Amino acid sequence: MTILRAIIQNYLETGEPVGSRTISKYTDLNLSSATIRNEMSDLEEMGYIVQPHTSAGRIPSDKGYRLYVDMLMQDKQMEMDSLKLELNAKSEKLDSILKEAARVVAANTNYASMITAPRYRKRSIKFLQLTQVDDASLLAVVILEGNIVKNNIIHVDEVLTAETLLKLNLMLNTFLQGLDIEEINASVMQKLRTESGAYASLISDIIDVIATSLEGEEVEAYTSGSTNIFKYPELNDSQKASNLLTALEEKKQLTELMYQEGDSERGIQVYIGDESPLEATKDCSVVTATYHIEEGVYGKIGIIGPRRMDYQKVVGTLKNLMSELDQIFQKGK
Amino acid sequence: MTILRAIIQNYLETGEPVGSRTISKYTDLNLSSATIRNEMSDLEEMGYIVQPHTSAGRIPSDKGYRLYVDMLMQDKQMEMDSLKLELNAKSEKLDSILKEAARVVAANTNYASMITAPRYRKRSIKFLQLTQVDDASLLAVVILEGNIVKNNIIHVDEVLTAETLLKLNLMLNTFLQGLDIEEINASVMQKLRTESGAYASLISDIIDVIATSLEGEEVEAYTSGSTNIFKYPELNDSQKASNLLTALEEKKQLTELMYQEGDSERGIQVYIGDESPLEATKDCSVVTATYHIEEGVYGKIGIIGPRRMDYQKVVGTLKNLMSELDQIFQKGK
DNA sequence: TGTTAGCACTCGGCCATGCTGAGTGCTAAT
DNA sequence: ATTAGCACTCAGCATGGCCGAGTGCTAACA
Repeated sequence: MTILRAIIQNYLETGEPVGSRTISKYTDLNLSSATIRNEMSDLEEMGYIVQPHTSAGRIPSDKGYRLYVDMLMQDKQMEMDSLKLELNAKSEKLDSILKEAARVVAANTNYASMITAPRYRKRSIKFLQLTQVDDASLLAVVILEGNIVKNNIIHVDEVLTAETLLKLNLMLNTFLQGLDIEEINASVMQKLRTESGAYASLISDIIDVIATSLEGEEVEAYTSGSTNIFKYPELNDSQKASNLLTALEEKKQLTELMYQEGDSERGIQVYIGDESPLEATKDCSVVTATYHIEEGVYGKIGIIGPRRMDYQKVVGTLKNLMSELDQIFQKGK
Repeated sequence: MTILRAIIQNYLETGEPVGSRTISKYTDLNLSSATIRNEMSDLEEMGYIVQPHTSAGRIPSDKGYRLYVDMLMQDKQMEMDSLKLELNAKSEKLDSILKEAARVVAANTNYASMITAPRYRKRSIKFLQLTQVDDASLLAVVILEGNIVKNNIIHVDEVLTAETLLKLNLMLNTFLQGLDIEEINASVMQKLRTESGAYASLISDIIDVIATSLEGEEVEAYTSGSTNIFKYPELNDSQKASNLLTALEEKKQLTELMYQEGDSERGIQVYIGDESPLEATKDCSVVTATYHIEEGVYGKIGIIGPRRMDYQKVVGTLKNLMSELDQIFQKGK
């Protein structure tokens, strides 16, 4: 078993098929290449390693990698080299934190990274305000739990008096505060409308705009370091690179992968090669992790790299980042 | 001269060096390949075309392209196939308009595109508002000319009364409305501070946050279709592709290119190969255009593709988009 | 029974070689 | 001024031979 480990580790470093002689010299256990060959033969039969062609060294199969990362995962402790997010402490704009996180991870690992913003739908409205900007436009600001700010300009036909505005604001807040977007259903709307009297249609407009602005963009996601994939010859084939980069640009598929069933847990998920349901990442490994902003509100971060990824480092980095992020968001509350 | 045109046009289509026989058959003017050869020889001497190696066809040199696009540009009229931005008319968030514009252009031309948001520094403040969100945080909303909304959470130690808030808001608006970020100098600050009395330090904080939030991110930029470059074999070399994509990801350099001296005009700028000061685009052509939001406030959009770009189409598309954008922003006023 | 040495075998990668076809330049004829 | 013809060049491709890394197997050994 230590031989499998040795093979994998060597392959991770070099990226080239590893032969029996290399192992026999490289490791401490004094075994001749012939012995190694026998062992390798066994390992191949068990499906942990593969020969790209007769008379080349062996490379780990997906199954081999899987065994390896499983072993890694239950290792007592990973060294965590600290990484500090360099953020201007004062302003806490969610998107810049996320962008920075993606950037740091990509720079640290030399792989591509992608981070998704938490879903909005589950967040309750904390505060809501309309302001008259000029004759034709209202500004609607919505603050969600977690201090996420969304804003929108709404065009109106008539100028509202300060008094009306005050009344509308009060009403909107009374009715909507504490609700999340899914809870604003027909009955709430109905109440609001009857309550608002003459301004019913305006209210409808407003709710509409708010709803689309919250719901609209699906999950936002940021990528970084996507050009890192050129550093790995096995992905440097233009066909593969193109597919991968397209996936990273589109983001949609990857987002879906991350929000797969059953992993809303804190756990770190590893998809090796074909284990991923995504066509584009068949030649890659994807490692995803979850960060939490509060109960039920979480986002994902993923690292995409070659199969022969430095899993140890990646998992370490992610764990690290998770605690870093959790801390930031804790403070923000 | 019509021969040069023929050569270039053929090369634009095929991407392969074009030989004398091809031209002789392809065009209407009935000339044998030998004649073409003589002409080509002349053209080469004049520096408009180049042989990649002895006994291959000719390809246009940068100088040749330059001549070609110059001819194009003074052509009476380009056919503009209309392209409609699909935008939800109600919400007019600048960034989604820009993203959509980049997307449409990339999809229409099959090249990579990048669009920059207009610079903020020149925009004057239209409206400004502080709101208490919870015990520890204030929300600062700034609306700039052109209905660009920026917001920031500011942490405070004490809870402000509604009255104080009202006073602060009034004061901030009186002093800052109509100014752009560069006009908020020491003397204005000084006045504000003395005026505000006990809240001087809070005011400083607020101005600080506003300033950094406006100034902070430099110029925002969005890219789209960067993976289109894989469609052109001459850029499909991993070295070049990597450089280009990195440039597109970083955006910074490209932004600088776009904001080069002397082209704040409406004009469309074309950089062919080495004409560009950017190392990364030495193998490409870059076409940039300017859109206007109002006097002195403008952004740029650029298309990056291979030297053998369909200049006609690109320029047409850009012109089209420009008028489209101008219209949208006109309406928004 | 596990380990080792030795040997024949396999096969990708590399290099030299040769061929082909597209394309040129030049010259002589129209 | 245009054209036909011809010799020449050269990238691209296929072929074939060689090398070396690596394997599998067998026989010897502890």
